[in-house]
Amino acid sequence: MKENREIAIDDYIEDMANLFKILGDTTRTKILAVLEKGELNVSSISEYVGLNISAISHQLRILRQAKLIKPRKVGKEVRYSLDDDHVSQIFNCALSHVME
Amino acid sequence: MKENREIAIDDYIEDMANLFKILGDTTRTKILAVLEKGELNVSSISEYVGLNISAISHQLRILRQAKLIKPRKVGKEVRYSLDDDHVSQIFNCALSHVME
DNA sequence: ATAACATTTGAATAATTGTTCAAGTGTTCA
DNA sequence: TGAACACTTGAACAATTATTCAAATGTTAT
Repeated sequence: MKENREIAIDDYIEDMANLFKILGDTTRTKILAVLEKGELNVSSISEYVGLNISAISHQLRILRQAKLIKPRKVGKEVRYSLDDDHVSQIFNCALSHVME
Repeated sequence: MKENREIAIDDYIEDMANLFKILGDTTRTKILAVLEKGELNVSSISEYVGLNISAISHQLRILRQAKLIKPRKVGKEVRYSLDDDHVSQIFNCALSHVME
């Protein structure tokens, strides 16, 4: 059992590092944190995070490509939400370490 | 309860992003993955990861400062091991997302 | 059609960072 | 004392990347 998990880690190290690289930016982390509370359009995210819409949009693309968030078009808005619950789980694990 | 967790996230976003930033490098991820199997000295880590000792040492310092690994002097060697089990937990969470 | 709004995109700049090389500690053993 | 070994450190270089600004796309309403 333990062996299997270790083999899996070896096979996916690169992918994991890429995931962490994406999470390892304050702007993106803030975006994910605010999306944990619910779906939001781009301007709202921009206000919450305190960065102009262009910068936010660039980061949203990265998060989208990593399948961490998903867009939903509503009129001329685009509303984003978390793509799955792995983000919340990872955040919790990280919190345990950071808060200690 | 949920509220408390969200407040905590907001307070620690910067720290979390910093933690992820550290995990978000292939070399460092490889080091942590190999240390999951047990304590190792610097040259062994260097061999496993396939990078020269100097580069490894630089990265070990970063991991040390983040309290992710701890050193133990044995003669003229320095052996490193994981500092706590949060790393394993975070790896597992990340694996779930990456393997899906 | 045109104007106004919401978001995306591309290019450019500035800053951060991983790796290498060379030199520097510190420890063991002859 | 001195050579050999294990590791650390600092400077330098190359590469990646976050942000800004300006222009472009697409949608709604007049």
